[in-house]
Amino acid sequence: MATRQYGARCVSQRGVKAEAMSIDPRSHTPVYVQLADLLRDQIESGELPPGARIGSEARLSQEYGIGRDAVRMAISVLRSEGLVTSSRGHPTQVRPRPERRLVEVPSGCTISTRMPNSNERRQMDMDEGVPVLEVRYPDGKKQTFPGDEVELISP
Amino acid sequence: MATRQYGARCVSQRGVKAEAMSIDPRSHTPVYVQLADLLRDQIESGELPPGARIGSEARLSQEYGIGRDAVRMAISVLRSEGLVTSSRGHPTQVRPRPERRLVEVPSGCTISTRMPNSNERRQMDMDEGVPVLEVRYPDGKKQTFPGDEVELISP
DNA sequence: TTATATTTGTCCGTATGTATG
DNA sequence: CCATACATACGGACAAATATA
Repeated sequence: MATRQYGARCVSQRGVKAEAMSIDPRSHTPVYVQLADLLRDQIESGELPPGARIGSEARLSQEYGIGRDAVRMAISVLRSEGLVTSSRGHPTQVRPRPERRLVEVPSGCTISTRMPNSNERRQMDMDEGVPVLEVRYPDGKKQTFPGDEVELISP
Repeated sequence: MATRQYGARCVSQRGVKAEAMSIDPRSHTPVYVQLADLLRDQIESGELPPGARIGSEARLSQEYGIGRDAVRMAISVLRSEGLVTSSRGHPTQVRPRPERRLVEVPSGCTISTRMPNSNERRQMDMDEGVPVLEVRYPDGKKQTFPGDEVELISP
């Protein structure tokens, strides 16, 4: 009798906006991942432009018929991808992307990327969800750049 | 009288493992950040090697005398940094890092990094918290590489 | 193979702090 | 001062997926 145990909940969703229906609690994909995917699409398509508010947690929770935990985790995912910023007292907003400046790398460098830890983020004044570019020069020295402010160009 | 308002709680921590004492609920640093920092240190030092289980949420909650919420948030931070993997039914483990292969980029390319969306992650079979490297060639074509598998080298 | 235990996912409730309007 | 909104933090409960005996 494990089947259709969410049936009643689905029926109770009448009155919820059409877009809310695209979240399926029976899916194998966690609800919070589904909401993150939805919001990410709206951000990347420009439907939610930089600076726009994505809606309060309570509103999203009600609109999509999911719990507060799921909404918070979805927002946490988007923050960890650098797509939104949220802080105490502020509505969660689509993060404006800074212009990238060009940095020329010399010959024979290796270039890699990774996520910074919280110390590095503080030191470089970076938002959550922004990777770093790491350039290792032929002499062994390393240099680290914020990934949303820098674009490298090969010689 | 805001001082020592958690005094009683400290006394009540007798019986908790010594390492647990390194989490201070009175600190301005959130508890979940402190736990994330602790676990990150253990991962980066090799004390928790790739593939190792970091301990269940319930266990960490009990061991450090903090709530499950804080534990989950700490794990979420580490996941977004590409340090651990977790999913339903599986114990949370330290993410194994694959060997990086060298890819030579031609002259005049621009190289940038960003977080992939979930579609890209699925297509490239990438874990959460792993950025991508994006190479734009002089002819305008783009190529995207998983950031933990590829290291670029300038010509 | 089946059954049980473990672990993470999700929901809910409550409370306090911080920041904005 | 008050209302709103998010951040942090605790607690309980159950579901779903996997691990293990």
